[in-house]
Amino acid sequence: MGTAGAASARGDRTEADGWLATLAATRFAARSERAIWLQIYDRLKRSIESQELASGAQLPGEHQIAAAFDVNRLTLRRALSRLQSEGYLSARKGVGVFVRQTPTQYTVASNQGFLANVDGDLDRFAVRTLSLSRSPASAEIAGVLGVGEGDEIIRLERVRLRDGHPLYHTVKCFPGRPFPGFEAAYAGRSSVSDAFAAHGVGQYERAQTVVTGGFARSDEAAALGLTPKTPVLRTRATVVTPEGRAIEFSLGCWPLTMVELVFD
Amino acid sequence: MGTAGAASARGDRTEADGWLATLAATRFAARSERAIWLQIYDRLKRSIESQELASGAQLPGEHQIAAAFDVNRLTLRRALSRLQSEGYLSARKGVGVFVRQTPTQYTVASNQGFLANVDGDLDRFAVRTLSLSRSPASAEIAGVLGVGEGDEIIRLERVRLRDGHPLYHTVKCFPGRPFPGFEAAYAGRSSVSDAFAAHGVGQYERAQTVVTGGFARSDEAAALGLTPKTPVLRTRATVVTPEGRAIEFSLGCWPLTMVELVFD
DNA sequence: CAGTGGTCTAGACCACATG
DNA sequence: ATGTGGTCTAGACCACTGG
Repeated sequence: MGTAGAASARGDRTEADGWLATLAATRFAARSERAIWLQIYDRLKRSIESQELASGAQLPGEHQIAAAFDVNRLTLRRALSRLQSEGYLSARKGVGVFVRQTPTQYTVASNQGFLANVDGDLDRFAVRTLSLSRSPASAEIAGVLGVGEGDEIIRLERVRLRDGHPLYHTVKCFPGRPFPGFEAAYAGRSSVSDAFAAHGVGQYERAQTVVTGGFARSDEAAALGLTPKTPVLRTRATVVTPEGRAIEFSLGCWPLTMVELVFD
Repeated sequence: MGTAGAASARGDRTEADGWLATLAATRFAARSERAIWLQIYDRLKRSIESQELASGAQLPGEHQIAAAFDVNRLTLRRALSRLQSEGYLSARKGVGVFVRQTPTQYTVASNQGFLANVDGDLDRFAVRTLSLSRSPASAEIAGVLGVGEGDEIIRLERVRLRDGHPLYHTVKCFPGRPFPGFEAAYAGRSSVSDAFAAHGVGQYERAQTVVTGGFARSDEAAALGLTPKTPVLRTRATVVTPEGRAIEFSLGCWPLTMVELVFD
């Protein structure tokens, strides 16, 4: 049934079950200072941070964990819920609960692209292009990019990965007219810089960056492997040429506790 | 008992009870697409945003609201919980649930102080000094301010208010040596600028600002009138003189959905 | 003291994803 | 068909706050 041995079909699960037995070995004090669900939260969090639970590993089922801790499932779920909102765990309905990447804080710079100062670790970062298409500009986008409403814009949606794990989600919009060969130039290395360079734009910088907080929409959550409605940090930036012409409008979405944004 | 009339002792409550009756008038579909707690969340949120529930108003008790909606209290609490994490509501144990200020987004600038560009609305903003004292510098603070570990620093804790409601919480540290008369100069208008000016420091600017996400500690929550553990946005900044001397290290804490930080 | 929000239990049914 | 996470109920006791 729900015993540790029965789950040995999955590699991760065998390990996780042993882990669970250890973690739940010491019971909770009946009338403790700290709420039970917070004590469970503490133990799980420590397990994740110490890599006892590896990135990507699946946890045993909620019923099983709750039974192991000898608490109600709702009590356990409070602990899981908080770990999700902090970006440690991610739950998929009908599938299971999984450990996200190690939430080491990652510092980005503001002026040039967010990856301008990673100092040789560039090969740890990859990008996955989710969509690239052209469509008419909405009023808001048109205003920011300085084009007419309804003019053609290029919309690029990507996920940036670090060590293979989603780091942040971004939607970029470019004016269509100045970049007729954007798609072809971008395709080679999935590089916006390349697409700019192919059209003679070699210099550019962030004109303004706005940081806000919010909660992940379902599409963002899916792209980042997050539970929907998880708190996130949003960036909104415009990129301009030295002459002051806007060539990019960028919307970023970062798991809340995953990043430090540095502005000099 | 729990009827609307019985609560008429409080001005807010009478109004809120009438509101509750109206809000709960239409029942929920049994097998709806959207979860019941999310439907309750929607209605409450709309009530707050439309000012039907004024800032500072106390909601009826959770038992009463749950009864009015004809749902279990736990279901209602899921709705309240989300509204708390979004900064709309604030709960105090043993007291009640209260409506926070209108969560209009507030834009701040980065370079000079956060209030440099409020454009004549300055009288809407006030500051409450929570503590002002001198103590030895920790290693971290000493490093940032360029003083020796254990050297005396000035620690200033404040809450910035907008229209009388807490907007953000800040802890500022200054080197003690260069500002012997800080307290006296600050006292007049609760102004750091005054304290600087009294010591001949007229020009200064933010050297670096770091933005991170996190969850409100209990002291921050208390200062901001937030529920503890609510997601927040944190700023960490250093202020330097034109000669590059660090004269301030500042830690800010903002309700997540309450602010836009603009960096030019 | 009475009322508040915070926690916890022992069930139950559901939608979903997978084999 | 099975197991998963998501939702919901009807209770209960607690700690805290205020009059």
